Amino acid sequence: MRYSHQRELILEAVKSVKTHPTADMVYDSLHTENPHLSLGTVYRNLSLLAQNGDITPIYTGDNKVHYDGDTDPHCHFVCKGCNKIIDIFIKPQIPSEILDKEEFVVEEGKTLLYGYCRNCVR
Amino acid sequence: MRYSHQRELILEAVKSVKTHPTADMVYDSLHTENPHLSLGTVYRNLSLLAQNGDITPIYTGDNKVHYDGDTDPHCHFVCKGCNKIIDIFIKPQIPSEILDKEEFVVEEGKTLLYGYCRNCVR
DNA sequence: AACAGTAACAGTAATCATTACTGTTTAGCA
DNA sequence: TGCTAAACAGTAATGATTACTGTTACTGTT
Repeated sequence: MRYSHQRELILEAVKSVKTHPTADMVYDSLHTENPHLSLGTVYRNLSLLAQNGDITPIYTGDNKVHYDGDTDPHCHFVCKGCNKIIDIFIKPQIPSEILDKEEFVVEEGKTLLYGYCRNCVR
Repeated sequence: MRYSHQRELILEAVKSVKTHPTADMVYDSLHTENPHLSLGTVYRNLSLLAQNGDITPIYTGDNKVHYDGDTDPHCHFVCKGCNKIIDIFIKPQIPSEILDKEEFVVEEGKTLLYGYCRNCVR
């Protein structure tokens, strides 16, 4: 992959926050300082970076792809109240039963926990 | 929720298969026999049924919502080759560390395993 | 059994995230 | 310094999902 300043910016934007931003959150965060950055470029590069293993996509069901700059395997907690995604630094469990069988080659596991954060339970 | 024939059909369509269909797969499967069934009705009812706990949505990252008629908590294996979703009848692990803390109320856990099925590894 | 009220419907238009296209710029190598 | 393909900006198109509108049909009440 050839170097590009835009990709650098986008990678840094994802890595520097703990908010698991979507494409347009990244775009918004960069656009004021970089008025010529295009939304299409953000989408393309997030997708490339994810493919390359530099960031991790998260699919929570809100119909938007979120990205995590921390690629170390861990779980995520999704608050049904405020929709925040919070890192839970525990490795997703890949059941040994499935690893023992020869039916599948498992490359990664993603675990999402849904519920309410302290601010949203009442 | 008031009774409706269409909802009955849609629920049955999801429950009777192991394929984890999307809205338009459900629509296709019902449309020939029920020419007046509308795609909007399928979307609305899948969403209502999921809200009601009668079916479970699955977000794999393919930009379509899949539904599982089996609401007993279990993991899913997603083949990156053929995109099939396969049931793994093991309860998703909710790390006890997070349950012990008082920061979150966890209601459910979803675990997706990504890899290749026997037909797709070579 | 007809009536009223409202949930659900069919059909279609609108929305919104994402992807594709087009002409231009630029990294990186000869 | 010039060449070539990758990457870009800007914009149009796509595709899944949701919203809207006028109509139909459950269900409780006379």
